[in-house]
Amino acid sequence: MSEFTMEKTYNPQQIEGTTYEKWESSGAFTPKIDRSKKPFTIVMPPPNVTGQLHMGHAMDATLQDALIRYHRMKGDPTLWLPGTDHAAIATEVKVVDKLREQGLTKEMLGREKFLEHAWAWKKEYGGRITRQLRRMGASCDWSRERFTMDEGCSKAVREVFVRLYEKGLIYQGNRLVNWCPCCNTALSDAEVEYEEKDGNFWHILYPVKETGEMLELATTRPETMLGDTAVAINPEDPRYAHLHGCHAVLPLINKEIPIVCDEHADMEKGTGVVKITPAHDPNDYEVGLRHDLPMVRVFTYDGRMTGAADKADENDDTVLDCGKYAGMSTLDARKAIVKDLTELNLLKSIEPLKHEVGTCYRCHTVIEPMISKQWFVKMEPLAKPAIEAVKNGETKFVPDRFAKIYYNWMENIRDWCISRKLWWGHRIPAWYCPDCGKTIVSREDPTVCPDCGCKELEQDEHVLDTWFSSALWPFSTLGWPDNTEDLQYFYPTNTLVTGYDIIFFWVARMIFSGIEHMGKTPFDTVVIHGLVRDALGRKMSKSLGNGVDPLEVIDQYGADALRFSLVMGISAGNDTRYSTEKVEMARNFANKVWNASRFVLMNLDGEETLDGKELLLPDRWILTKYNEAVRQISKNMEEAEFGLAAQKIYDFTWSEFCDWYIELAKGGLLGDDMNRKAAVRAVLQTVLSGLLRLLHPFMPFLTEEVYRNLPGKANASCMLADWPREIGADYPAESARMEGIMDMIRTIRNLRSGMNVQPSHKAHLMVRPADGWQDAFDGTEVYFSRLASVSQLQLIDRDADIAEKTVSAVCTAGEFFIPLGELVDFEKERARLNKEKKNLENEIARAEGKLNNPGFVSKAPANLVAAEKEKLEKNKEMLASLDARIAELG
RNA sequence: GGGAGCAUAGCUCAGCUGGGAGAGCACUUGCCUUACAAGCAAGGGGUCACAGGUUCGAGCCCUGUUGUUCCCACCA
Repeated sequence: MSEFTMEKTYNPQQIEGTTYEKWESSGAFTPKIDRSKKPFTIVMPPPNVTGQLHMGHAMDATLQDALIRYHRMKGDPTLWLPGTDHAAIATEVKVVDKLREQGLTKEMLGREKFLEHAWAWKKEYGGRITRQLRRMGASCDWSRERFTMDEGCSKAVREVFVRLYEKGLIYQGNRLVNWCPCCNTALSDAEVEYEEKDGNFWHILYPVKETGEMLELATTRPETMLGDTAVAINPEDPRYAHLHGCHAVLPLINKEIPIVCDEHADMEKGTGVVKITPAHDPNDYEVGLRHDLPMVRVFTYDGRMTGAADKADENDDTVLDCGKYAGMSTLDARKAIVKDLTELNLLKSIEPLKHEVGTCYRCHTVIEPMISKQWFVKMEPLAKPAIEAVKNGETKFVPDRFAKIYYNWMENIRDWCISRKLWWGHRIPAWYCPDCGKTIVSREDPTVCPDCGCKELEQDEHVLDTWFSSALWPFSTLGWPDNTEDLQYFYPTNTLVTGYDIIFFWVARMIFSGIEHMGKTPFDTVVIHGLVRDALGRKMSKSLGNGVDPLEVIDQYGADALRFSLVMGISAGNDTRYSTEKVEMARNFANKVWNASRFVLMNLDGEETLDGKELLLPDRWILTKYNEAVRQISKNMEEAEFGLAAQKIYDFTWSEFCDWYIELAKGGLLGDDMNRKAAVRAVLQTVLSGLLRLLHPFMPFLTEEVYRNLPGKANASCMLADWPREIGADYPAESARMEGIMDMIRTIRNLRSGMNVQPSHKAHLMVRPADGWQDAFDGTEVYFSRLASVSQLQLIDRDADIAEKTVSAVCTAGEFFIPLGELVDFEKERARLNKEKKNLENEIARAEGKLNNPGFVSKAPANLVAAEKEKLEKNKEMLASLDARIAELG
């Protein structure tokens, strides 16, 4: 017996911390670059340094770590590259909030001082995140940890910006952009979220100068009317043919604006007349371009009506002095304008409606489209090869339906607005010469204007969209633009694991960036998982207060339990719900594994292998089941079917190894036959070792702890052990035999339970084996004894008389009789047997129906037809036995 | 307006290329059986949303319907 002792209950807290430290300090997370082997690489989606990790991160990390551990065990040089993202706008908002609590504003501090605060924030939260990942058991290579604003990533950002600028793919332009008046910055299209809001159609009347008639038009944003520079009608619209070339008079400011003919005006909608505000509406902007209309801005960038002070100079006609409305918030201006229109009798009606309104993805303030000078990436040339890469399979989405979403976005993509009016981020490497107005974009900070020699160059105030740097993550983290050994060896990476919510923001942009700058798509597989929701199916969020802190769960249940609960039963791309019940299920499973291990270890006496051992039915059965588990779980891991892999290891461990094999093994372990004992020990040890390794990707801490306590493994690590392979060949015939015996055991238990026979009441078992099953019962008495409370197993002949009162049943392996004397209620027994008979008859009818169907016999696979025939014969045989038994009972 | 997902046991969800419906939790009954009560054994519980179709055979494939969630889209 081993001297090894284990607590009766698994206690994760005791081992998780030290285990992780051991792993990390051993250097095993850092791959050895071996050019003869193909590496397996994952770059971690860098969590934002805005705060701490939530359940979504926990699942993301679990899936990646499972894949990484699987590949590491397979012997691949495995790199999981961790890091964090500066999250420009999101972090800046947080820092500003924090400063506000101290009574400070950005402006009070100035750029330099503000950035010091932001870096302090990054240090605190970045550190917290990496600690959390360690608690999760994430086996990433911390020696390669990166941050999107570290020196290397910043160099990559600069290089990309300059390259794209030089290729003409980055340009600066005065264009209509999505503007968040609260964050006071431009946003990309992807950063706008549409929300349904209650609003109104205000039907307004505009007088026509030439005819004096009133044109009715509708708007959801009356405050934009001051910026109208035209009214559009459809050129084909007969109702307004007479107005071609005429003008409308803009109420309130009595400004004359042209009536233009444009397809944008839909004759079917409303009155067919549309007001055109090119500076504040995307459609109107297009109309404005087509008709060369003035673009007059009426909102300030912080969401107020413009006034004289907002003009660059007196002659600036791109900004309107809104007069009495100047300085009002847009909302106040709306009220005032509606009121004024009403008084002028120019407001015909108000029609309530619900409509989708664009809001900022960070602060959910309503977006105002604004004309603004910003930097853009020209997308079409970049999108084309990125679409191609997915179409031709260089990068594959799992599940593949997400490829469709990707195409849809990429094929309709518009230029990407990359400048943000923020301080926290990569400052745009563009300088302006105040003297000659030249724009200089360069890899090195310029000091002199190359055109005029001016030395007072001013750098662009904007920073880049945070996704600009994350787009480069798969290669910037490996050393690009330098041609490092890492870059050569690990790029392109293999699998990207992320949620479907950032396919546009991130995945798509990494793909086109990788192709553009590295010439190769950054990963071969994109595994998309769903979101973790709360127990009621709601998104976890701060405002709902329904978020669950992964660390608290780990403290209470252990990291393995949390990990397993997030993986078991999930399916690719679908959302999952977090619930305490699931964590408890996983915790219970961990405890089960712990105790099974405890049992095995208590019964081992040194290392024992299968070599030369005589294997009996249960041994051959469990080894066959084990092989099946190895095959299936390996396949599931290859195909990123983590939910199925977890389910299989759970079922194999619990229902097959614990519930059956360990129980079957006890007889041998406690018996006197030393050979048998050695064989059982060998099987127990072999299978336990294998299942620990199969489970390791999901429950790394527990498996590591148990594994190193296996005989001969004192200095071994489960994390570095070989991924299991099948052991020898399967034993299908012996497995079928074993399952016949198991079926009989179950049937006996069932009978006893139905009659409320106490387990302590041992009973005599008489078995009349079915044809060909005589040998199957050799040496099985101990199993019946332990698992079915049988005192003695007696094989009887077909014609033997059963004198006593017995209960009986017919199984595949044969018919059995248990004398239970006065415990037997013959009425009940007869009823039960008749019910059995009915079932068998139904079975027979079903099989006959199938076999009498010529279509089935001729078209179904031969093995299925044969199996069906065999079942039919077996059932007929069993029915005959049953009939005889019923006749005996009279 | 376009697209996608989901609809299976009381609840939460699995179900691989179509070949007799599964798990966890909950429920009922009996067990401290020398690994585990975070456990063991037994049990009840499903017209696989609905209607058609393909097929020898459909939870699975096709068409449509309903409900639900999500994504995309410039509806004034």
